[in-house]
Amino acid sequence: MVRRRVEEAVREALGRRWPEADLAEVRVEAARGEEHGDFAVNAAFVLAKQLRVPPRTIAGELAGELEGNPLFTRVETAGPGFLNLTLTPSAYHELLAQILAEDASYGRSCAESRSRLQIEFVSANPTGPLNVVSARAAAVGDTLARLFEATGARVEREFYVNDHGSQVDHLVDSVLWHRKGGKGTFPEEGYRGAYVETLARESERALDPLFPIGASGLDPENAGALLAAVGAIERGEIEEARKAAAGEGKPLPACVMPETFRVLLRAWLVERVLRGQREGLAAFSVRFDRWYRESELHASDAVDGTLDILLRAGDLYEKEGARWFRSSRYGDDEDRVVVRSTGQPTYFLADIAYHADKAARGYDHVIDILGPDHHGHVPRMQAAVQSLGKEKEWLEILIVQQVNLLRGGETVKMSKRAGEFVTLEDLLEEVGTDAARFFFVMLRPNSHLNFDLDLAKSRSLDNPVYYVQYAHARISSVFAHARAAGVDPERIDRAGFETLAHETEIDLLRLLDAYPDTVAGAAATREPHRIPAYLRDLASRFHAYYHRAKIVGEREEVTGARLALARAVRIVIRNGLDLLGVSAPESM
RNA sequence: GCGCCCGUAGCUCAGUAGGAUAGAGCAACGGACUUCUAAUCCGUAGGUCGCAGGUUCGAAUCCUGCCGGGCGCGCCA
Repeated sequence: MVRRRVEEAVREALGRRWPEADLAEVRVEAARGEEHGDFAVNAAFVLAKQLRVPPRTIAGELAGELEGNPLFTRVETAGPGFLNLTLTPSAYHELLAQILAEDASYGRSCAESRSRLQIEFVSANPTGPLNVVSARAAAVGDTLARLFEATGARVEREFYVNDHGSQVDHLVDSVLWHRKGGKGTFPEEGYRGAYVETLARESERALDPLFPIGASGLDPENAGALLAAVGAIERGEIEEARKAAAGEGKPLPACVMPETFRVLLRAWLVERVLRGQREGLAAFSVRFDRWYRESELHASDAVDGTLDILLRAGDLYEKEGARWFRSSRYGDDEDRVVVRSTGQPTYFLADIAYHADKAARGYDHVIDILGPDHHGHVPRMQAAVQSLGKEKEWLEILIVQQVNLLRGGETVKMSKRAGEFVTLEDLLEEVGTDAARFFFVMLRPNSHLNFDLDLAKSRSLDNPVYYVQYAHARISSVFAHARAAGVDPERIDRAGFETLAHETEIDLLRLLDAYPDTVAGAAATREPHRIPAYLRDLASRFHAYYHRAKIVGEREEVTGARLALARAVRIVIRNGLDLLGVSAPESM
């Protein structure tokens, strides 16, 4: 990397001239305009404070130190104390060779190779298809995970399944209502939407032949053995289901009590809905290392164990028949109930137990990505991890803001209450994975996203996804043209690189040089949108270059050098798109 | 009422973890196809960075207060 070489040269010069100075804040950054050279150095301002010397004086002396260095063709001070450095083109020619050699690993680093981190995202309730906010969280979370991997971290992706709480019961009530012919009043907190009725019909086909309902039959206390069968039923393995349900050679019960059936239906629904979510996410190129179920926590003694931890920390007390977590001690507005007066643990307690489990697994850092409606949970969760004995910073919570879908310039009306919403599957069908992922990551996660469906699916110059992909396809096409002309586009002739001297060529190389910093910065600031922004910029500069310069058909060494430059651009576009989970097509 | 997020060109958004003259795309206007993909490029025009203070060599960026928009404030999840 050119910038790093410059930074080393600057630090070396500073250390020689002012050995006592603290250089931690010294930065070498890409210069803004042409007239400022390639890189700007802020050292004079940093040292001015420490040494109590005017910045211009320091800048002048530093310039003197650097002047003999063959890396620079121009060293000059400017403004209140900036130092502007212009690089010799051959530094960029070396960069070009480096990019071609590193290929798919260009932009990756091992800066975070010692850290093991976990990122939890989506974590939607298993009560229906994923909506567009979940889709955005999926795209952002997965891209962040890829960014962390690119900086060398070991990353685990996890989806927390709230399969235990009341929300699933509301879905069960809603499905039962449809199974009974949709008569009577609809469950008060029930789930609406066409998919609920579809689930009801499916459940009839899957469960009813195996588990006829009778007034007297297998009671819920003995339903446990049957639960094992539910997963098999959901996978369509009926014979497996029969074996599992019967258990150890026993015959299937002739019928099950309605309460038992409800338990089975509930388990089946969770499996069925989860399968839908998993398939949707897989189609979206998002895969999780683990699907962690809340019910696992309840099945073990993890939840009670967590109460003990809170108790020992002195953060648990009783009031009005309930047990409370003293989250206010750690900055939350008020304390929170963890065990209801009914004796039932709250969702929050299970969530604490879940994070206690994460802590026990030894991650250096964990990240939760939450939707906009959950930002109120941040203080209480950070209180919880502190009570568990972790630093507040150990848990980082990112909020992904809402998504406003636009079609024909109008907001697409959605109503969660009425079950009318655009699902991840709908979105993929309409605009495809590439456009959806690119658009979701294009904006800062923190800002509301206006997702223009018409633009996302348009195969036009306005569509940023196509714009970037087109640059990749165009280079591939140039390569095909080169081969047809008898030129090997993969051949590297470093001597020919010297012909890359035009400003547009150095500009492109400068931008390619910034790619590793862009990746590292996007990861460090949790701002994945910097990658699409960078790619649009790179594609734009390549398109301009393409129009200006002929690649194939020039003198052999010129064509060779330009092909090498184009190949480096293609490598970076491909690597960048890969971070976004977007394909890099050879032709369009 | 309290808390979180957002206010930058007509629209959608950047602004590289305080830096130099605030940038793109779209929309508008004017140009470029005997040429490796015109799904592209070149140019013109467009701003009181919501408002007011403060911090310092320097603020769109940090702090405080206000204004405007979104969301949240259950012994639901």
